[in-house]
Amino acid sequence: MKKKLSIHDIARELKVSATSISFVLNGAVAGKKVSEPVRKKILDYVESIGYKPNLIAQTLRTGKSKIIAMLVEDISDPFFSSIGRIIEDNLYKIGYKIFHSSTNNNTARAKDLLRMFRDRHVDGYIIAPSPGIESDIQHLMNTEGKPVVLFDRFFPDLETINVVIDNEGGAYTAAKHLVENGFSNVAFVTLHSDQNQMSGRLQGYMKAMYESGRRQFVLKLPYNTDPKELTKLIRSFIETNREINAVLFATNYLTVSGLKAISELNLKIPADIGVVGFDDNTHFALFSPSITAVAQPLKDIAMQIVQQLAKALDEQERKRKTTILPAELIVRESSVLPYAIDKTYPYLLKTRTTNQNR
Amino acid sequence: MKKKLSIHDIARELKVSATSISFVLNGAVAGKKVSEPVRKKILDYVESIGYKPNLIAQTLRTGKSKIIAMLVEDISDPFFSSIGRIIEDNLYKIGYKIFHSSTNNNTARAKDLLRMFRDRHVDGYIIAPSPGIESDIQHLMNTEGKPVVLFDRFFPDLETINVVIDNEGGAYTAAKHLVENGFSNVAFVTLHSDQNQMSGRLQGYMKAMYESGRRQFVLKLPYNTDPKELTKLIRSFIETNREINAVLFATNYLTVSGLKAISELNLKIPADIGVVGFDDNTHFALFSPSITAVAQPLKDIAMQIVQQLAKALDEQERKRKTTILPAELIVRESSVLPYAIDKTYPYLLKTRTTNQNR
DNA sequence: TGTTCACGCTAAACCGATTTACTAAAAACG
DNA sequence: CGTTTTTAGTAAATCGGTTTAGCGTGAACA
Repeated sequence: MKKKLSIHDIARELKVSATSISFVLNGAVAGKKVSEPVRKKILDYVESIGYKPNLIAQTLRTGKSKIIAMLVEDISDPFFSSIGRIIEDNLYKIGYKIFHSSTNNNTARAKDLLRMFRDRHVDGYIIAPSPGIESDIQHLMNTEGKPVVLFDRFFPDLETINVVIDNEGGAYTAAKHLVENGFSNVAFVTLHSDQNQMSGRLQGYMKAMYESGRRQFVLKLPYNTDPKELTKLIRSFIETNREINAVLFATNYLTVSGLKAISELNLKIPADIGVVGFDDNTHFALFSPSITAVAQPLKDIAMQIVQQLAKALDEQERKRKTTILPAELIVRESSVLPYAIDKTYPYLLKTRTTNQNR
Repeated sequence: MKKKLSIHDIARELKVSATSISFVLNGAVAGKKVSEPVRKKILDYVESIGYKPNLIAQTLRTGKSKIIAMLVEDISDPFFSSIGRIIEDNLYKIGYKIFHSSTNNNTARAKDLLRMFRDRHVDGYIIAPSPGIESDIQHLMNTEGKPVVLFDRFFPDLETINVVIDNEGGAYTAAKHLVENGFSNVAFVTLHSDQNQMSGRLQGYMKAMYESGRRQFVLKLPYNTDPKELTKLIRSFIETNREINAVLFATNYLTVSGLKAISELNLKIPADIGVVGFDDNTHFALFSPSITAVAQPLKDIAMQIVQQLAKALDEQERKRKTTILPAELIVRESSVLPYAIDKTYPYLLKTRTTNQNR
């Protein structure tokens, strides 16, 4: 367990000062030059023993860590982990490492992690903020002056850089699509949440229903509920409201729980009930029937985050900026009635109550 | 952007020495006591201004960071991210933060990350090692003396703590199950890899085939191949070997690509072809038909990792130890022929070549 | 009463880099 | 040739903690 050598060890060995070594390694500060022979001697030696400066000491002195913190709700959610991976790859290319952690929707934990990140002197933050940490983020920016990029949702009152998708438009298109494909009573299953991505999706749904003159069926489920419970709640919602013949789910995992509920009810998709999910999933295409979804442009989101952050790290002053990316509806089998394809026979369309057998 | 205050600022303010503060905050070192009044004064003040020591300085001086590094292939793989999350939750409880990153099967990147972790003075490592980093891990232990827990796979030559599942047993059970359910020609689709979890699975399959006196069909796919390409390769493998009437996939994502291939070939599961996946997936139960899988006990794996690591962090000397957890076969529709349930009519079983229409 | 010891506390060294401030020597200038 | 400027290099301060070594003072002991 031999000890790593420090810049001073090298200085002693080479009979030069630590200062010179530091200058050489950091590409000589303007005006402070090192002669070519000394420079070469140092470089060669450093190379030969594979010396790398101690990052902790470097961070302590400079206050910069070349680390970006990423904070999401749940790293095992494919939406977050996919974006996380793309971001990681790209920040890596410009010399930043990324440090990610998940809050599990626990405000205390989020605060704690944020504090830890700050203590570790991370250079910037990428956050899908959970409710309740608005003030911490505010504090982060004021006290530390570090750039913060929020994604998936944001706090309108904060001067952060935000990257989100057009939630309202996405939900609107999806709901409209269901109506146009002959589903007369489209329900919206969402979370009881006032985060703005959720309210946007709800808005989109309501707008579509309003424009089409259809009744609204909205189920708001509690946060932090386990999948089994969600399935039960969705199931009883569908049972209670027999008129419903299509459902738009507001998130990834609601769709999954919803599909389970539908399968328990022995309803056939799309014949008995149409389905569209918000957030696509690698597996939706493989389900039978395949599931129509509002796909978020993961790659674009990630790239925007990286780009905006990189820019903010360079510039001194940060200005608020919100980038809204389009969502895309990927139509698959679950939202298209086979006999509805011929739009000339709309009278063939029926509500589930009339044709299901249960 | 007011500056955070340091221990020296407090010392000046309170007219005590920084040493005393440090002693109080770190629970007075044996013999070096601080009188009760002073102690209280310090504690009260620290509390009132919410002072927290600078972790960077602390790490620089002590060499301990209270951070555990976690390195996996791909953080967006549900297997890794689920385990990661459980580990994160539990290490958090005992005062450690976790810092995870993915290697993307890139050896150079793995080495780089390992070096960065070391430079950041992490206290321990949790690694699903990719091939080629054996020497780096070796070096890590020798030079740093930090505890290392490998999981999912390990290097038999290294003195690490290992947590793995019974890959051979899992694959054996799965293959046997297919044979017993009337699938006469079971293929094994795996990766061209000599990592030991993979060779274990292959062993299990071969053993089952050997014991049942069946022919072996093995497809070894290259590493780091994109899903579309994988689908193509699996498809042509199934097309070429028409006798195959069941497939055991060696990993999560191979199963997904395989299902796509099977769907493209218009083969019905399980009538034309039986399917079992290694690694379960939240969505497999929702596919239609639902997919039989060898489930790894995610929670147990994570808990074992946490426990063993916690123990190693306490003790000074680490001893090698390999924990093998059982895998469980979760039988669903994809591996059970409807008409094969009545085992008394085994002659009804047929190979795909005789009944498919393509 | 003089010596020892324990207690309570602190000055200073240290971790390993960066950066400021300064010096000696060489070069440029008048 | 004397003075100023530039150049090459280094000593020392700094970041913010922890830890070692040591210093008075009062209590215990002989």
